[in-house]
Amino acid sequence: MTPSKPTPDRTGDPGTARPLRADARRNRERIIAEAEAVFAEKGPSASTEEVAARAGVAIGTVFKHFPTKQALLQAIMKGLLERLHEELSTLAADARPGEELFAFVTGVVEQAARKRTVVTLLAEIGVDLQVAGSLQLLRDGIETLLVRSQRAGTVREDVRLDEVLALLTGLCHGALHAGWDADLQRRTLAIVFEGLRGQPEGAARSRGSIR
Amino acid sequence: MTPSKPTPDRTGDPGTARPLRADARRNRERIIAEAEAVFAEKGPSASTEEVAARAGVAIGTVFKHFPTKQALLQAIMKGLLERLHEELSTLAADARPGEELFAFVTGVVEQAARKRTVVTLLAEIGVDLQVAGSLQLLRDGIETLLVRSQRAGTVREDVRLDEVLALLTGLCHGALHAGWDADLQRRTLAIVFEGLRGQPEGAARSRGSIR
Amino acid sequence: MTPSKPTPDRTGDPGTARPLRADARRNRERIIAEAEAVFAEKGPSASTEEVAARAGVAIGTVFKHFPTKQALLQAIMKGLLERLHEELSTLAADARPGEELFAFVTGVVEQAARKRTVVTLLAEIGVDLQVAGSLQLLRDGIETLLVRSQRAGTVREDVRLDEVLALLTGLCHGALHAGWDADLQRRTLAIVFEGLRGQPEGAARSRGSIR
Amino acid sequence: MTPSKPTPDRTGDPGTARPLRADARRNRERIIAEAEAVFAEKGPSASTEEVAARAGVAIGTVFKHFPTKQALLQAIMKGLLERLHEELSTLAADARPGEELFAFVTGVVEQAARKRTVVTLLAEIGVDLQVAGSLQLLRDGIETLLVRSQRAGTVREDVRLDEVLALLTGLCHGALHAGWDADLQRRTLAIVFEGLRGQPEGAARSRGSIR
DNA sequence: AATGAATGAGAATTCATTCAT
DNA sequence: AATGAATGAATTCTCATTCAT
Repeated sequence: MTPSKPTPDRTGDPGTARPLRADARRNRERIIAEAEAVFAEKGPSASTEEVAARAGVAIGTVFKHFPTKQALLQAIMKGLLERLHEELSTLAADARPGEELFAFVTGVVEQAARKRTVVTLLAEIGVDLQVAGSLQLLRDGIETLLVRSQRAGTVREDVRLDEVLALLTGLCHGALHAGWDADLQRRTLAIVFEGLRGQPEGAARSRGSIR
Repeated sequence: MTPSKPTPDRTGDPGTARPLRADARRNRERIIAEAEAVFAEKGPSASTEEVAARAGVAIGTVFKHFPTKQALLQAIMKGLLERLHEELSTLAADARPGEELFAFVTGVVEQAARKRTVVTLLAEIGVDLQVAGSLQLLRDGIETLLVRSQRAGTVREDVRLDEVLALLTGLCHGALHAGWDADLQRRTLAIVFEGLRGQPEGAARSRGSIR
Repeated sequence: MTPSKPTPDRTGDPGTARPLRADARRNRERIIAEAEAVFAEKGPSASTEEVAARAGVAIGTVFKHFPTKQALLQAIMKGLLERLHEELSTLAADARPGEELFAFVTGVVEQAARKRTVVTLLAEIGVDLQVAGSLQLLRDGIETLLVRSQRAGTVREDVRLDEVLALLTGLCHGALHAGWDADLQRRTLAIVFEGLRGQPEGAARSRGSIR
Repeated sequence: MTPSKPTPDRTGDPGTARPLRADARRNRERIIAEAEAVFAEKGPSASTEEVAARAGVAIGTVFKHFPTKQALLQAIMKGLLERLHEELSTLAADARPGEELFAFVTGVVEQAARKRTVVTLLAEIGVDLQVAGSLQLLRDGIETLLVRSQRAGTVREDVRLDEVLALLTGLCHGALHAGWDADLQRRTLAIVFEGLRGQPEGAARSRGSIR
């Protein structure tokens, strides 16, 4: 009858509601941080209880902030997406012309080798998930890098965004699950970059060796 | 306690013990087959109970053959490895000279897009797991393909087995989790193969476009 | 421990303590009102949290006024009892002579078909509960109606208060849980009233049909 | 893929599947029996854990037999319905002509005073629930009694099944929740029966008092 | 060997209640 | 007085594993 407060949504997204009290925000962040760590280590089947314990809060607190395990997982993703997107902006400015895409991919794969979640995330690009908004941002960002690199002649013209995302996803999964070390990472990426690069006929070709 | 009962090994590997009765072997195979299907569909967290049901046996029977869920999972892997290895031998004989590695990778990735387990398996290559024996066989087989392709000048000299495995793993994970369709698979592999191929300066280079 | 803090009674009854501040009283009433609605809809297992939300106050406020869910439930009952009692007085004055009891029962059952709480309440009449005081008032009121109806010859002499209460309770439960529609309600009550009425030998008897 | 065994239904109804092993059936019955007792005492919000404890089995066993708490509740109901229906048949044969309906109602209300579940059940008559089948049987049985009593002239012609069920439901709720003692039960039923009986003009009418 | 019933340790989630702000 | 964050016990349900039949 009295609709006063709408049933709380099941996403755990504070959205634009009211700003959380300082202590609540601290806890929320603590929980996300630890959750990220826990799920990174043990995969998404790790128990919410453990997240709570590591964050130093009671189980109820976790569920107050994220009414569902799914919601917690999604919150983590959203955070990740945002961080990736920031990184994207920085790169667009800083990287050597034409090398932006490579720099970005390298960076992401490096992280993936440590964080299980990055991988799970990447797998969702191209798919849906309720995180749609930030997801599109990321796609857009990557596309910018791609186009820029192609303009600089560093990446073949016929490469499309889809393939780049596919490669990124695959490489991250690999880096994570197979635990590539820094060297293997570098060598593997080199091969892929070579494939993306296309052949400037002359110079680059004569290196003869993958560094 | 009962000294006459030999401690069952926890691997579920019948090894060289006594040859299973005919019906027992039939059951064992049926279980593995269905387990493969179930885990492929629902991931490794699918329930053993379901495997039993689909195989048409009682849960006890599954645990008789594989004293642990882990053991069942490992048995599946071993089977996979063996099949991959066979495929390898065939390819070594059948593929166009120099294209063996590509053919193999293509084949495996194709399967991965369907079968969750292939991927999980590949992630373990280079890592340990008790399946070491067959694993080495697979590595060896892939190495053969690699060398052969390099001799034919189709794959760059400086590419090493490790990178090939890394790429294979990554590509499979990607194909599986991101659900690549046939076209995306082809385009993505094309890029990677281009990277592996290196540029024999002339001919191959002039294609200009990824098909 | 802190000797200055008087042990709060667990009834939530402000009693004769200090008169609540105006806004506090407003809140108290708002809470009771919404609680009634919520429990009516979802039964007594509805969450206190929801009551708070609908009343537009924080959960703490609810527990400030009613230190226990039980206390809240009891407060609702007390309110109900009081309202019923008022209705009783009105009826005593307004109804056609001899029909007061029937009018009252009809009214209560009608409400019950909608409000879960009325029922729960009625079930407690004759039983205990800390609401004893108002409860007695209600019994008294109903007794007055009964006696009056008996004097008018509309209700048999040998019917006692206990049976009336029993019937009332039963009918309300029925009306509520089985969701009687208006027609079924009328027909069912007609039978019961017939039973209460007894047969003044002549006149009334000849109707032959329940309306 | 292999449909071998259909996903187990969520009703916990062994149906016509395979006959349970002797020990399993023993447990199943034990569980239902104790569940009936527990829910009778504490209402349907009593914990499944307690049922398990009282039945002397592990919690998993309860859920194996009844995959849902709902399923357990329904199984209890079905049992009750069957018992009621048997009772119905007996009565049809044994009761004094014309008194069958009264005898049945009396019997059911008597039980209700003890068993919470009977009440909950009755509330469902006329409503749905998946127990439809047995439910219809019960309705039919009661209708038979009604008709028979009407033929004997003991129950008014214009009384319909709906009202009988409504009264039965209401009386049971009352008997249960208000804890009527034997005497109150008798007196209350007497009033209702009087209402159902209608007035044989002469004899019965002159009793003047409800016994 | 096979069966399938029983076990019981989790896991996710809810909710009355407390208490610092 | 009010707020609303935190607590943690309790509840339903799942599943790997054991063991009597």
